[in-house]
Amino acid sequence: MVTDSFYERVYAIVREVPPGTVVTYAEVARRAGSPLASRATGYALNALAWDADVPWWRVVNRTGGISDRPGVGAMVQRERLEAEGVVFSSDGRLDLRRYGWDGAGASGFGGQQ
DNA sequence: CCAATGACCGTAA
DNA sequence: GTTACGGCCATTG
Repeated sequence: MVTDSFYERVYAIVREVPPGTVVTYAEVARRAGSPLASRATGYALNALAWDADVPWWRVVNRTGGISDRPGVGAMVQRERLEAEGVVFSSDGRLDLRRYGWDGAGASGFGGQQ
């Protein structure tokens, strides 16, 4: 720890992500200060532990799906998100338009579905 | 310091 | 709609 750097910044952001909401790596990187550091963002989460104090499972790629990660398995993340109230599409993807944390929030409408 | 890696993103064909 | 390629960032060896 103590890694006072992009790392902690990403953790702080992910930690601020409310339940039932997901954010893309690009979004986190954007909030971290580097909109193009999406790669480094994944690297930071990679250093995280499955039981870290950071809801890394709320972080997904731009496709709204779960990236292929070593070890654990995307399957675990899907269950975690479902437990948060997130619903996946038949393609295994979720609507960033609705669950996307950019404040979007679910304004309630929009409707698609 | 230089080289390589990585849970990615964006654009093009 | 999918597939392919390049680029950019930060961390580690």
